[in-house]
Amino acid sequence: MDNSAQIRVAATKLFALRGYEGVSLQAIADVVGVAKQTLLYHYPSKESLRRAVLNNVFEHWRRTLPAILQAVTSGKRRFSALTDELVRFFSSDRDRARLLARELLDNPEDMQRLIGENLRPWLLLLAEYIREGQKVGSIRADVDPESYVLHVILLVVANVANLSTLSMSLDTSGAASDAIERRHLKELARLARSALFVR
Amino acid sequence: MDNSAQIRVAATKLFALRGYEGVSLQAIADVVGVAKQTLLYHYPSKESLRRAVLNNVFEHWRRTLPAILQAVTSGKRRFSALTDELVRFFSSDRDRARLLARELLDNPEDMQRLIGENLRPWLLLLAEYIREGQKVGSIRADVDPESYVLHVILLVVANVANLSTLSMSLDTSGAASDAIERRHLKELARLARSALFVR
DNA sequence: CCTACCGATCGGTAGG
DNA sequence: CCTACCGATCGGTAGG
Repeated sequence: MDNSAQIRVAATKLFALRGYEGVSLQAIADVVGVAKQTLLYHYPSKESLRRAVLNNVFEHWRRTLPAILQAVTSGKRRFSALTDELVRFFSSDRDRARLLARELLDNPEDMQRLIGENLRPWLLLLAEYIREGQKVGSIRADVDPESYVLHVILLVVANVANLSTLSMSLDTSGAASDAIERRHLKELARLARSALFVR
Repeated sequence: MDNSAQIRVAATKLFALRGYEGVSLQAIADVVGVAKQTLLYHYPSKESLRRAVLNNVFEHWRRTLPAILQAVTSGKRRFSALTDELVRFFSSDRDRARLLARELLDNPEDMQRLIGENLRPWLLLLAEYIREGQKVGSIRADVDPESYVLHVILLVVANVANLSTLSMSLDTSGAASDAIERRHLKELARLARSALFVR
């Protein structure tokens, strides 16, 4: 991995942890072990580094999208697998979810464009599948297809981004934190599933 | 309203919009129309201002909590009103939701404590009501009570915090943005309700 | 990729 | 001795 990629990876982690404004170029350079000016050689400004980080996250998304779509449209589990696949994608690297949750708040204009380009076509396609399910009676008639899909995605992003904080608040006994996290994500999947299908 | 309160109100708005690290004391002082040093007279440090802002949000929460609990535990609509009340509380001042969404990411330790003190007792109480509903058969047996309540709260906070960004991504026709927002919040309420009750 | 810097602004404190 | 501020400036660090 060359320095350019190392810088991007370090920036992703730090931006996800402390936010764009909370991270100095010097802090990123220190982690990588280069001078701050080396960083500015690869990325001419802090803002260009932000965009590289964000583009990289959506690039992962585009590469993973086909697998997620396939899980939803083929086989017998169909839509039940949607939430599982989303949870898998974001859980495999929680910084992705944290970064997106932050950028939604910090950078709504850029995110609106990126959502429009990377999420919207897929969201409309899933909504169409839901409408078909409603016609044949397998999916509840009162579901708002586009809105439902958006809620499930936001719920997954928000939960994964804040999973350790939330699971602490859930703990009643002294259960292992990853067991509580699994329990919470399981209820997420149940919630999404049972709000969609006719019993 | 004295200067101390004006500063807190301005800081709340700016922290919600751009985040703690993204707002300088000078920027807050400029909005209020005082010198930065006046701000530091009322709040000895930026960190103390953050805590005052956060405490104020949770103070509102504590004052509103009884009304929300009453909506849930009395009358015939019972739990259906929970989401409505939560949406009402956060929608009445979106900066509240934005601030909480940010602090969950920026300041997880403080938020864990504040959730533990202000949310947890209430969450356990609601979970108990859900368990009673499960006994009498009105609420689905597979609901995880504590986890469910946490999901609903997080879903409301995340949606209200990002409502304008999300509604833009939902828009298919040229519908008015507040109509799209209402539609999206209506589906949120339906999702929460239909995942809880036996049909 | 680094050394040597800049205009400006950061959070916080001085005396009055 | 107090509350409620001010203009000026502190030592450091920001992005570039």
